[in-house]
Amino acid sequence: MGRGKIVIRRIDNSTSRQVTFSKRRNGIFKKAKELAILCDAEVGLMIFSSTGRLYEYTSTSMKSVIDRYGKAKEEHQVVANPNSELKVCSLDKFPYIYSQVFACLSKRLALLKNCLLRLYAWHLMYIYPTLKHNANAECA
Amino acid sequence: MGRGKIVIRRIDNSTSRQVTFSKRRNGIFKKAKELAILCDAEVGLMIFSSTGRLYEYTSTSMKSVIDRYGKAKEEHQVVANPNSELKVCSLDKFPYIYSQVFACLSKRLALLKNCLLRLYAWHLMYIYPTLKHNANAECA
DNA sequence: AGGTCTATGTATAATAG
DNA sequence: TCTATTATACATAGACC
Repeated sequence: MGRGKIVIRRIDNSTSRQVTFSKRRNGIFKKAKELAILCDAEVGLMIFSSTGRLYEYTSTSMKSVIDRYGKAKEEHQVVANPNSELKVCSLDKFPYIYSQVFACLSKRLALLKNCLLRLYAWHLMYIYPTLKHNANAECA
Repeated sequence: MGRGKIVIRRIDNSTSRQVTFSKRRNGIFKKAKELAILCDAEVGLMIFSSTGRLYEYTSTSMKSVIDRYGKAKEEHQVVANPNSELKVCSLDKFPYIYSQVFACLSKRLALLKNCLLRLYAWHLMYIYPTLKHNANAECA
């Protein structure tokens, strides 16, 4: 779509690669906007240039898009069961489910903390008074 | 770009909205691929149709793109300090930094667990034998 | 709901400033 | 580098299967 036909392969010349990047980036952002409006779609687009700079477009918010993406993916994946024994190995593959696993870990952490505190309190109340020697537990 | 010019507003007729969605979705995916190849860019594109279905394209992997997005954003944001006192309030705004907070929580959980186990072991070894009455701690 | 056709609108490669 | 121009290639609206 221009004066000459081009083949789709990496543009070697960095200057024209940069120029083409600017033009096509604008083009694809426009297309993304149009798609979102015309078709009532939620769109999230992230682009990293070859120089590493981030360009983004989203019809709503990237948080919303990424969260929704994670949710949509979970439906097709076996997700770490929040009630199972800390099975978080699938995280490597699906970082977008962090939100759920975070909630799970957070809960477990709270439970463990609570448990530890109760044990410690109980210890202070019932055990410590009966002890004459120092407990060298490092936990505070 | 077709037989007639159109204005960019939501297409009311759901059938033609669906048809336009299919066509333009293919179009934007093609553009995204071309951009990635021509300009050596990393691209991630997520689209949810008005019926809620997910369509995605990425030149690498969505995990990579989302992680990189999170990292790029963090540079411009104050992130929960992993060493601070469980300060995860910023998560609501930036879900893409879950990976870091997860690592942090994971570490804390492991520490707490270890602490709890040591305390429990110490308890079993030094305290339990000296107790004649039952400890009604609910933790296992 | 997907594929084909084709006239026409758009995007953009090449070029110049 | 950035901006403007323009000839061309491409995308797609509308139509019909």
